[in-house]
Amino acid sequence: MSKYDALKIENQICFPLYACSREIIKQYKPFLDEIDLTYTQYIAMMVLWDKKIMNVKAMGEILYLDSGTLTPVLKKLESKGLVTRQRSASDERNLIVTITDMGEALKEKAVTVPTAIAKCSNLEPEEAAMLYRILYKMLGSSKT
Amino acid sequence: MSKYDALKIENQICFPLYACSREIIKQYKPFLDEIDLTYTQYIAMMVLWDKKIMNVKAMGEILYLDSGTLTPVLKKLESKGLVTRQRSASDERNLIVTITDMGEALKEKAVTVPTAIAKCSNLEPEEAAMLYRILYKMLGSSKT
DNA sequence: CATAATTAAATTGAGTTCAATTTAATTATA
DNA sequence: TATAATTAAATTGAACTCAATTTAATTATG
Repeated sequence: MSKYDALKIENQICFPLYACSREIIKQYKPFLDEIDLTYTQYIAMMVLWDKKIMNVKAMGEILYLDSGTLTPVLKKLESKGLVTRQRSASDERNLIVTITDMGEALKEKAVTVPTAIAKCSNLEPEEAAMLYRILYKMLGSSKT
Repeated sequence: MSKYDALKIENQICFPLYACSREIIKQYKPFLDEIDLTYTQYIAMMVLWDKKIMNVKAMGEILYLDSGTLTPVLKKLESKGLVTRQRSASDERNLIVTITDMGEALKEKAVTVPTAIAKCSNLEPEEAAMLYRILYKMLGSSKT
């Protein structure tokens, strides 16, 4: 027991969070490769599969990402033909992202991903539920 | 209830993990700025504050990072005078990273960081303990 | 022993992330 | 209404992450 114990990697809560998130994203890779999306592109598409239309700011609030990250991701999705990007007529500061038919079609393939990933997890349902609850509690209090 | 529900962002377990980890790393920033370390440099230093000497491979196993990430990080720490990097005499494939006196000295300043961060968390101790347990369970089963 | 296989770091390239700044549009106010 | 303040995206630059490849050293095998 030393005054430096708090500095040990095994006593951090952030470290396993960070490592775990990267490890799971790695598990997604083979499945996302099949639909030619990166993880960030995938979660951006998730929002659009659900909402169809959304501006960058609103998307950023949902995904906890700013325009510095989202702009290149959305341009990439546009170049793949999955979304369109256009300024709002009523307020040209806003960029409106809309899913295309090709983007909608990709949803049919993507729907198999969550099932495949679920099989990789070794958590009990109660553990997953607990984890989910705790993470959203943390996220809720970090909202800017 | 649709067959696409599994594709909704609010039904993912990976997403809050990923968002949470980035949000917490953001919280570290002001404290790490004071000791001129990034988060990745900080966790690398954590290993060395504890072990003093370690090769890149062993460090990578602890941190779940490969040489592609660690090499530039360690070169940066070397340029700051916090570590030295030298090939092992007994097996020149191995690069041995050793903490310097300056690196050791930084530990005195760094020791205030975990305390400062702990104050930012809104989790109950039991929640933090549960989170820790679940995350290491997940990490344990993703070990390659 | 010579060659093949393996191993550890480093390198490369694509993509992500974020802080800080810039640009352009809109809203508020003197 | 002109100017100031605010807002939304985009841009820039530094750093991280990872897959894939390369280089060099070591170990295993024919």
